Amino acid sequence: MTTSNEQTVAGVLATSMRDLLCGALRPEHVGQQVRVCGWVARRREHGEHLAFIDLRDRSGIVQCVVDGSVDLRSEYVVQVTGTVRPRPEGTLNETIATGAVEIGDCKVEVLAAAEPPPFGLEDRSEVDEQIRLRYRYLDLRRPRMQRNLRIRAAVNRALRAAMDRQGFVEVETPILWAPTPEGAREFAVPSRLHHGSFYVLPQSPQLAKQLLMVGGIDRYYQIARCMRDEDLRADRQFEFTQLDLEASFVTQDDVMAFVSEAVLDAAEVATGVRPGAIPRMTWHEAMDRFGVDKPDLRVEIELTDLSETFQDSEVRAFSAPVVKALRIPDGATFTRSKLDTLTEKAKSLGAQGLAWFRVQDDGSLDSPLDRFLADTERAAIVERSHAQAGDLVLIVADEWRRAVEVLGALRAQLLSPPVGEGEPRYVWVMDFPMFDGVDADGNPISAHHPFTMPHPDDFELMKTDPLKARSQAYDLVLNGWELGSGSVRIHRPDLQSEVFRALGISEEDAEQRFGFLLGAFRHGAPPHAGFAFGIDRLVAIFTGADTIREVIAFPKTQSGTDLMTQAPSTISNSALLELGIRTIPKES
RNA sequence: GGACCUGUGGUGCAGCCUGGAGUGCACGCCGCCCUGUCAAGGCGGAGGUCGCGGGUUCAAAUCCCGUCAGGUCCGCCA
Repeated sequence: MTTSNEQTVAGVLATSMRDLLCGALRPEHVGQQVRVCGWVARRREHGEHLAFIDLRDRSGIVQCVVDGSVDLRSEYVVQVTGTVRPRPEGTLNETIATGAVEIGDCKVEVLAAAEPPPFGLEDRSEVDEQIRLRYRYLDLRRPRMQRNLRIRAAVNRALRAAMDRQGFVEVETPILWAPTPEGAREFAVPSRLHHGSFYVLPQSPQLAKQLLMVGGIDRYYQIARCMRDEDLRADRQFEFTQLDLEASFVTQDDVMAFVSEAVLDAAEVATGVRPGAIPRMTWHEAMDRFGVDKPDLRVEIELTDLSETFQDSEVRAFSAPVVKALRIPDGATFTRSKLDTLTEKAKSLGAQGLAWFRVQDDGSLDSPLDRFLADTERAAIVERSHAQAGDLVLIVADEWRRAVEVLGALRAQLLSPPVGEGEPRYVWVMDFPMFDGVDADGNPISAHHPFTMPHPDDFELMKTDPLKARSQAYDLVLNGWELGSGSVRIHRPDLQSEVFRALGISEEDAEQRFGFLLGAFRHGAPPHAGFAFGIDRLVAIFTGADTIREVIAFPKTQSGTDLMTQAPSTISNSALLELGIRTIPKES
C-alpha cells in the first residue's frame, strides 16, 4: 500500500505530547528517550516487578516494559515515557512491525481511564455488525477500520490529483437544491423562512454541473455527497460519495479517458498495482454474453445460445424466439429442492420456467425433459455449453431480453465470488438503449436520464422507433458492481424538446421542472459530457470489503437508522412550529 | 411492499430439528499468585428477561402465531 505511511509523515505526527508514533519504532531509535501516546491494547503482568503493555495508536502497536506493577485496564489512554532498546535475544516478535524493539524503563501517565470495551478491538475478534455500529467509535479504533479509512483518503487524494492534472476545476455545488421530481426519491428540507416550501438534498449534482458547463467552467469535478431516499443495500446507503465530473467540447471517448486515468491512479495507490487499460463492450454484447449490464468478468462462464438447435424442436418448453443456456460447474450435485428454488427464482424474474440438465458420469442427461429430447439436441446442450460430467446446465427459452436476464441473474447468484476477491476486472459498457420499456401511460422511460444524447447513428430511429434507439451513455463496471455512469448530454434545445416529447413530458412540464436548465441552454450551451462514479464502492472493492459500510465512518443500517445516534428521531414541537410542519401519526 | 437468514451472560458460538432443572465451550471481566511475556501463564470467582408478546403442553431457549431489531436479496435506486 502506498498510502501516506507513518514513515513519511512521522515528523509531522510528533506533537507537544509525543515524539513519534507507536508503530514507527525501529532499531534505529535504540538509545533514544521517547514519549508515545495511545490506548492500552493488552497488558501482561508478571507480579510486582515486571509488566508489559502493548500500546496502540493509529500506526500500530509497540511493547512498553514497566519494571514494577501498573494499575491499567484495557483501552486506558496513556502517555508513556521511556527508552527505546533492542529486545533481549529470543524475545523478538516477528508478527508486529515494531517487534525488534521495545520501550524500557517506562513511566506511564494515565490521560483517561476507560470502561472495559464491549468487544475486543483486535481484528481477529469477530463482532456482530449491530454491536460494532452501536459503538462505532470503538470499532474505528480497530486496525481494519483504520486501514479502510486511510485507503479511502488515499483514493480521494489520488482522484483529486488526477483530475487536477487533467485540468479539472473543483467546484462545490449546493446541498440545498430545488426539487426536480424525476428519478430517485429526494430528501426534503423544510424552509423556516418560507413555510410550506422545501429544499431537497441533491441525488446528484447533475443539473448543477451542466449549468457549470454553460458557465464556461469547461472542466468541472467534485467529490460530491449524493443523497437518495431509496432502500438500502450492501452497496447502497442513503448518502454516498461520487467523483462527479463534466467537461465541455468533448466526446464520450474523452470522458472515458479522463475517468480511466483517475480510476487507474486510485487503484494503483490503493492496491499497489496499476490495472491495464479498461476494455469496452456494448450493452447488447454484455446482455447477450452475461445477461446483465454490469457483467462480472471474473467469472469465465458465459451464456450460450441454443436457439438454432431448438428452432424446429418438438420440445414445447423450448418453442420461443430465443433459447439460452448457462453451465454451472459441478452443479449436478444440486438437490431437487435447490433446483426447485432456482426455478422459483427464475419464475419470479419473469421466466415461464427453468429447464435443468444434470450431466451424468456417462455423459447422459438427468432431467425431467430428457425423454422429450432428440439425440442431436442432447448433444448440443452438452457440447455448446462445454458441459462436463458433474455439471449442471440451465436453460431458459423466452424473448431475448428475458431469457438472458434470467440466466444472468442466476449466473451472478451461483457463480460470482465475493466482490473483493481475485483480480479486479474493469469494463466499460457502452451504447445503452435510450429508453428502458414504457410506463403505465405508454411513455418510454429514460434508461439514463432525459438529458442523454442519442447515439449519432440513431437520430432517425428516435423519430421512427425510439425504443430501439441507442444513447451515448456508458457505465463503468468492476467485478459485477456498477461503479458509475455517464453520458453525452443534449446541449441543443430543439433536440431536448424532441426527447421530452418522446418521453411524454409536455413543454409546460419540462419548463416547470427544468426551466432553469432549459433557459440556460438558450444562452449558448457548449457540447458537453460527464460521468460520476461511487467512491464508496470503489474503495470497498479495493479493501476487500463486501459492503460499503466497511469504508464509511458512520453508516446507517438497512432500515436507515443510525444505531449510535438513534437517528432518525423526533424533534421538539417548537422546532416543528418554527418550520411550519405538522406531523401525521403513523396509521396502525 | 415482499422472500429468506439471524437474535442464548460483556463478546463469539454450541444447544433448537427429536420439548424434560439455563446446561456447555472459547474470549473478556473481577480477585489472588507469578521477573521476559507478546492472543502470557496458574488458581478462584462473578455474570442470563434464551430479543419481546401470545399460544400449544404436565413441562418451551427448543414447537406454533405475532412482533421488534440486524443482515442478504427482489421491488425501488431517471
